[in-house]
Amino acid sequence: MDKAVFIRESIYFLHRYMMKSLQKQAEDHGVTIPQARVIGDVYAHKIVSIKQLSQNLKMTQSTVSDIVERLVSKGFLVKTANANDKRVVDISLSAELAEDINESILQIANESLTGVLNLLTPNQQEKIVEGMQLLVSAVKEKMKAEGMDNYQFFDILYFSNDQNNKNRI
Amino acid sequence: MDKAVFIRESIYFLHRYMMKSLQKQAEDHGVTIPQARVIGDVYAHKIVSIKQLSQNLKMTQSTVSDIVERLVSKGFLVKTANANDKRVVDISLSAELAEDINESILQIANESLTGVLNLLTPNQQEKIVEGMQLLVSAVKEKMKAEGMDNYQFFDILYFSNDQNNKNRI
DNA sequence: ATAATATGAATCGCATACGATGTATCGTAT
DNA sequence: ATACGATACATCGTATGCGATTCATATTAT
Repeated sequence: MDKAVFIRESIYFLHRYMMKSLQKQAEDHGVTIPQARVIGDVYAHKIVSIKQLSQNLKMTQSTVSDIVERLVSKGFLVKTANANDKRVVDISLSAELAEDINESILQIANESLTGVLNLLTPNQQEKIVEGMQLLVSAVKEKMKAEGMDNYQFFDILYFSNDQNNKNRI
Repeated sequence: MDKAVFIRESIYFLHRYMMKSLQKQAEDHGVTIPQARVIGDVYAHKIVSIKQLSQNLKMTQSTVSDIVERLVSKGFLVKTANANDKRVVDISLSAELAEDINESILQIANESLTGVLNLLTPNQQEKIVEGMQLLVSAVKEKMKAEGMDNYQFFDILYFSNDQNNKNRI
């Protein structure tokens, strides 16, 4: 079978598995995966802007805006106008959520894949990581060659320069 | 960095790259990637039902139904009632599309990733494939363990038993 | 033969996801 | 001081993607 086909289908498959499996866990908390990711990032930074969230989570500003809006209406997040720059909206956890912020809600995103990796030997895990690194590097190279404008897009996987980012989902 | 985190983010990244990059190519033909996938499968089978498409492309029946509907309204596909079973809808290429069905529209999905792989040595490509196989196998095992009901879901990457499936996008 | 059940598809509601556009605000150049 | 461009965000339109429900048609059981 063609390698490209296999790889493409694999990525499709893995992505779908992640979304599906993680969602099943997340819905116990009444949130979706993207919502959990946003909450995790807000939790890690205490206060963030839409712009920052967009960069941290590698989603467009409009998508983040939508998700935040739903989380606000659910009472999980709070929006306040930024004093220094009225264009900016400060996003933080709501009082209730901040109180009993559940560690589980923050780790939803990793549990499932960790379980998968536990089925494999460290050696096999290493192979997967290596292959993944090769592919990601090649894709980045291709993107650069094609002049894919979104430079922020490149930052993914590097967790940027932000040290507070460790708790990010 | 945690392996699980790296892998999860990588899959996210790769999936996004595929969708974004492929879409750029596809929109020259006035279709999206999922639409191209549907057209490819219809092209390969000449006549298919929603159910079959759903199984071949690993999307839910409702999603396929929506996409087919858009392609019909664009004049790319045609729906006809099945004679043997009135519940079934036969889907085929429209006359115009069938005439000048562009090979390019069928290969949209692979071009991009092929370009990426060309940046790598055969040896590196093999590593990626191996790692991917390991991960996919592990995920399938996990799914089985968790009793993820969708058995059809498992078939992905196997291209089923259908020999006509070779041209599938 | 009729009732109960199963199946194929359409539809609805919701949640991403993105580009394009509009609006308010900020900085800066003139 | 004003005008212009840049920035941050919201909003709209469109396209997935999925589960739940509905509807018509088949199939099966009684």
